[in-house]
Amino acid sequence: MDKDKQARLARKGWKVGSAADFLGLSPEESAYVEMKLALSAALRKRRRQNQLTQADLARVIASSQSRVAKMEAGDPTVSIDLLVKSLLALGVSRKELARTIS
Amino acid sequence: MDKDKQARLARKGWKVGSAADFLGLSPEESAYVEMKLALSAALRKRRRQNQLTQADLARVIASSQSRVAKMEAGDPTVSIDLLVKSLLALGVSRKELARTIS
DNA sequence: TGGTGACATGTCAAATATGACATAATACCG
DNA sequence: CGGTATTATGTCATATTTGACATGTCACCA
Repeated sequence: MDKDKQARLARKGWKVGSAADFLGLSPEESAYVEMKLALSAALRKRRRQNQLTQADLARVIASSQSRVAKMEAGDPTVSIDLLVKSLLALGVSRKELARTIS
Repeated sequence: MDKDKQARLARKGWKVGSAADFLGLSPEESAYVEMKLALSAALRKRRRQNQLTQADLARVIASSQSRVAKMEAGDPTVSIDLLVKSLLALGVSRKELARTIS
């Protein structure tokens, strides 16, 4: 599978429409990708609101600056679990999380 | 860390209150656990509504009956990613997912 | 120009999640 | 009671995710 490459290209590429509904993604695949992108965006927004650098956040969640960068970039190798844990660590509530997702 | 064991015990144990706020869980840890449990419950509910056995669902998502059972049991080794993918495969929308989480 | 801080990107060993399998339980029905 | 269907639980080899590290890019400023 070169879905990762696809995703990476797509992020770099012109971003034709708005979201990730490029080559042959089933509805649920694309819903999944969109959710992850929404979480990524929320993470960046929240981190900035909290006046933290990526390195700062990395310390808080016991991770690394590079992984935080990848989270915010929507890198295919980051799990929803990690995104959710990070958002919760930033003080986001379940309700806010839910709003982010939908 | 024996958090897994803790979680497993807790699921078996008397379930004192209602959710997973037993031994020394930080607010965000417990929010995370509660989210996973909510997704687990939603999965079981949806699967039954769709008249599928665990083996049926396993086929749909290209997994195994045992993993489906673990998903529904809130097993610590199952990721939110897998739960979300499974729910989406069952036809749950992002909005419904969001409602489940909050 | 160089220096510094913040972020991006690639790689890799270690950690964790996964599907598959075996094997219990449990329930229902003849 | 046996037989069948469904779900539960444990184990394990493989696959994916992870933190860490190196290194690059970019902006700002002295």
